[in-house]
Amino acid sequence: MSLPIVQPAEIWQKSGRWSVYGAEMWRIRDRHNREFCLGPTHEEIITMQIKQGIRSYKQLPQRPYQIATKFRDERRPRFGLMRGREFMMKDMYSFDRNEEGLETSYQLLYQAYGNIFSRCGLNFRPVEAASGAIGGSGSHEFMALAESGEAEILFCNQCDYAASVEIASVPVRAEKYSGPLAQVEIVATPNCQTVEEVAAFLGQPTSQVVKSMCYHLEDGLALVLIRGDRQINEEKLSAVLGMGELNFATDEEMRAAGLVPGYIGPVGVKNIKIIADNEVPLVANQITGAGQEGYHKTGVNYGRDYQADILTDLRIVEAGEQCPHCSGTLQSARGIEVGQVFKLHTKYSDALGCSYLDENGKEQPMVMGCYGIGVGRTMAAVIEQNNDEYGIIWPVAVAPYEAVIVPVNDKDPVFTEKSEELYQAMLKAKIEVVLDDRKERGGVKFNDADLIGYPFRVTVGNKTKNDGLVEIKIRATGEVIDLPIEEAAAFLKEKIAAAK
RNA sequence: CGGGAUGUAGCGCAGUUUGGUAGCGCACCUGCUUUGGGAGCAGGGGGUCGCAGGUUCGAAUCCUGUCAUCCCGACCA
Repeated sequence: MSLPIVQPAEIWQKSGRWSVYGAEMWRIRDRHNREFCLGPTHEEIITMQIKQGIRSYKQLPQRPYQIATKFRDERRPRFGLMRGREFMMKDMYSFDRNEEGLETSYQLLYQAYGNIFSRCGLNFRPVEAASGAIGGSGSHEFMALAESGEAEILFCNQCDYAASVEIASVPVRAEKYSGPLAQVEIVATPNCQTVEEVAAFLGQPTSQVVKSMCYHLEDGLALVLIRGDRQINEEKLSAVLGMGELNFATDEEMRAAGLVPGYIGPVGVKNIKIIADNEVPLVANQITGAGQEGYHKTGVNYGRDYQADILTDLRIVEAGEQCPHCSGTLQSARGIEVGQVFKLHTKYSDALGCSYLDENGKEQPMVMGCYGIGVGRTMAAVIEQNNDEYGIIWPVAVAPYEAVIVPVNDKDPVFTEKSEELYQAMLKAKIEVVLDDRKERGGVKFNDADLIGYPFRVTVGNKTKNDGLVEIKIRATGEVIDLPIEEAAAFLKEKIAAAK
């Protein structure tokens, strides 16, 4: 299919994403001042499309796909093809009758994606992932392992647990404190604003401090609490808050709400939603901001002195922690996210009224999934993992051309003629081949062939003229094979098929 | 959004500290030679220094503003 890039605001408002998607969505207006966006993804549009065309359970499942340009006003585009504001994506959507159908589609696509990335020659790993702005529940990302990757993944050294750091979660393991509870005291902490400074000043570990961070909500502020030695996982927090994009409250906003920046604490705050990480109640005799310039409170205890409105998992899990599934230890690696699969369930079909009639003539919402591959980014990842000092080493399956013919020069007409003959023979054999007939010296062409990374190079030169031989060089291994020119096409055809 | 850097010939850069109207490599043009791993020699063309304003006898160079690009960070109150 080819779905529209320019999409009306209306369907995004219906799905609720017009507000959730935030600044990343490229919004435009037409001459009548009506709102549109440049599609960052296509769930809404495809759902409307299917809604109009599919009525019966007999027509399900449907799994349409397209390869198209997406637009996202990225907060920081970088590294060329890795993260651009405009990029090519292969996106597929599945529409099934029920959850079992979705499960089947999801497994099929999960398998297919693994096959695709394997054929691309990638060293990758599927990991449990957050579904972010796409929504739904249940998602996996396919991570090409690379130091330059922007994403961090955690995986167990014993079992097969692997997850994006955005979603990785481990059970709360801290012991419940059963000693005496201290009384709240207000202590002067001059010039101590950061957790490290306060902890050092009071001679306590940072895990005794409870950090309070103030975020901006659509209406008002939220105070987010976490143990001093932990870090907030904004992906988890934004899911809890239902906000696509998180922003800290400004100093002015905090002051207006009666908070003192740098010395915020949860005790005694009013009209502000308090959201605490699961570990917070387990810290006995906490150190928190005192709500006044230059002071902190000690001996603060959860439950007695304050209470959170929401208690949930908010923290980033770090390498070295225990695996949530076994007794193994989590290790971390960096990866390039080349693909992701999501179970959307009925999020969009409910919102947009995409339903079908079942065997009993009863209306049912379609159960959806969606599946994306970053095409340009995948190519970038392939190159990242397949190169040497001379250039790219394309895996055959994704090489722009499978082979190049290099006539060593164009002075002797024999080279040109033989090259053209071979070129025709290879085309006939359905080999994707380039004839490098530029007026360049052999050395230039050889170096360019290495740089561009054709898997196979065929040289037509003196050996061809004198003995009827061509030289085939395999880019990946450097192996060189001489054989009669008549046999070259068949030989390569076989090699290419084997490599695919 | 915060921080840092850069904008000079088609491309990559030097020159800016100590103002005196621009230089190198590659590419390009001409000729001769060379031709299986980025050719050699000789000759030649091309820029007003991101943009705007200011200081000065004189600005790529100093000052102010502005635009663009790239890099780093994005939290912990």
